[in-house]
Amino acid sequence: MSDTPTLYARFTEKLDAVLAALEAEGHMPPDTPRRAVTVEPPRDPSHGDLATNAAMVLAKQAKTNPRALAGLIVEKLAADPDVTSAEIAGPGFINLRVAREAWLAELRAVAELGADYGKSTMGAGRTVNIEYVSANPTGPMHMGHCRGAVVGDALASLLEFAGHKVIREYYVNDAGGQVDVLARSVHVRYREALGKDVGEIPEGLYPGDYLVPVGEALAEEFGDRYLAAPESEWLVPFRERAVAAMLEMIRADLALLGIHHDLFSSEAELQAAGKPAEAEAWLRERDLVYDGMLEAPKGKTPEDWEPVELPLFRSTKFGDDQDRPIRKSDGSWTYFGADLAYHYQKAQGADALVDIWGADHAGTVKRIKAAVAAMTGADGDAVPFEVKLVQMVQLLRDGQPVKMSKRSGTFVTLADVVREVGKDVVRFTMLTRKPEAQMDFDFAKVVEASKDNPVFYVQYCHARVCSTLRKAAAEDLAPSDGHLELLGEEELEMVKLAAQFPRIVEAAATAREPHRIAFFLHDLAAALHGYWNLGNDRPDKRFIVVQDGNLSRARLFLAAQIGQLVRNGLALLGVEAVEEM
RNA sequence: GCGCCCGUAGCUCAGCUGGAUAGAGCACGAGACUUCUAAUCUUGAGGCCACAGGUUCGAAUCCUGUCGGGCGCGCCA
Repeated sequence: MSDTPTLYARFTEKLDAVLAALEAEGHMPPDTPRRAVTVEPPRDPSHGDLATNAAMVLAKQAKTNPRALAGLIVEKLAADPDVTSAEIAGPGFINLRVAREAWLAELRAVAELGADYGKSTMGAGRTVNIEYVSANPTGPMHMGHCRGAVVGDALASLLEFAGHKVIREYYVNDAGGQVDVLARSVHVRYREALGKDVGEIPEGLYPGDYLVPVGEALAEEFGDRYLAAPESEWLVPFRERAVAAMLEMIRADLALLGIHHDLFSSEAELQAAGKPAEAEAWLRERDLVYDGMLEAPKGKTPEDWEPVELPLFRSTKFGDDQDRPIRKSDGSWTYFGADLAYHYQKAQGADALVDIWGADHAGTVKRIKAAVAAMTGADGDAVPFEVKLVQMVQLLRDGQPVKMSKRSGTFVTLADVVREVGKDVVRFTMLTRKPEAQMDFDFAKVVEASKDNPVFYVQYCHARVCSTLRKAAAEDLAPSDGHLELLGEEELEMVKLAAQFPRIVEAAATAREPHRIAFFLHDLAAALHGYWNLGNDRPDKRFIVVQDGNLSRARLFLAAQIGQLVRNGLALLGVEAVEEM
């Protein structure tokens, strides 16, 4: 992004230039691939500020040994004014120490770039479509949807920050049997609204109270017109209105979490437009769909199993375990048959696709990946497509599991949880674990205001910076980069950590792992709190040292930039950076 | 039976797509508080990275198998 490349990017360029020079001098063959070359902070800070594995990775291609190659690289790097020392260590690591001035310049870059510090051009403006949530429009959002929603949303922000154009998409499953069930459930509420005694909600229908107002609205709209009418007359209009009402509710629930999709794509519209049929024809032409028998499921063969001939997609050709039906025996589309066409549609509007799914759908990943490979791979390169699975969240209250049962309607809604613990807590907590690991969500722990709670810890860091700046302002001290040379080693350590933000962003975006931002923020907060605590015993290490204005202003400048960084990181996670707590 | 995910300190988890002596918090042990910035701080101990092989300069990380936990497996969505 920047006209001001950040420190890590700059050193990567320097190293690249050195390697190019070595190629030109004949030490390495031309166009030696350098993909595996990294520039990163060494694990042990005593080794230096930056380390590169270049010599070890490239030694084989240079037909020499790592240490010899390292010698050549070091010779050139040592000439750089930003490098104060370059040493070969161990099997061929190159450890660099970076000039103080270069770190201080990085601190100025944070100030200069502000909210843009950490942005990357990595995505090169490529469009990524990220589909997340896509909960069935049959009721309010519950906690089962929450993690995917937050992870997907944070990932979308992250990819945007990393230079992609992002489409946030929600696939509305408004065409299957479940929405018919919804329509029937709503019909019961409709009769109820007209004063009929409906008794218990029949087994198999949705019992939730949230359908009561929908029934009332229908009664208002249609009067008693459909009271005794056959289902065929009211099913379609009831379904339409019920789905619309559910979507409105879902949007409101998502808004509570600060989530707003760019696009809601309707499965029913997709089908009405004939997209699945087009896909089928296209696939049949290439013999990727054929009429065949489905094998009985392995393991537990059901008694009522009857082999039928169905149109099957050859997903086995692309790594699936079984060919998959795209239509049911009554001719209507299976979920997969429509989903296949849907993904093709998404692929036409994007350079890459990402789906965020709950782990309970893991079993269908192979078939949809097969479908995308088949449909986008035919004419050139397949569109890159990843399915990220988020694992289950177990809700706990004081260590005891919270029971949820769909049948009895006692599920914990997302709205309830957000109301109880707040948006920021929900979002941050969902991002403090890698998505593919199961997690617990304990109501007692997530609202705790102590340093054991990462949400609090990070937000408090920002609040602390703000309160320090407020206090300084009261004493007529404003942050200034006029005398940054007064900053000591402890302060410089914080700068070094802060300078990693841009590369953390890129790594997190590449890996599609927004939780890395959360962990980085926790580390950064720990550094600031640690420095703060230093001031307890050593008043000369406080941000505000009354006797020394220049030093205070330099430290305040540092504090302000740490605050800026926390804001940038929290913005990616969709968590508010509060100014006081 | 099959597929996917997970297995790292007593507990909850990181580990930067293969790097150097595997980290943090909690809990545990020992110290510190006449508020100056204690919504605590310093410090110590704690590990066969589930297990067994393999790949290579080098593995917690990649591959194979075993064990353990979770999720799923019909034309459902």
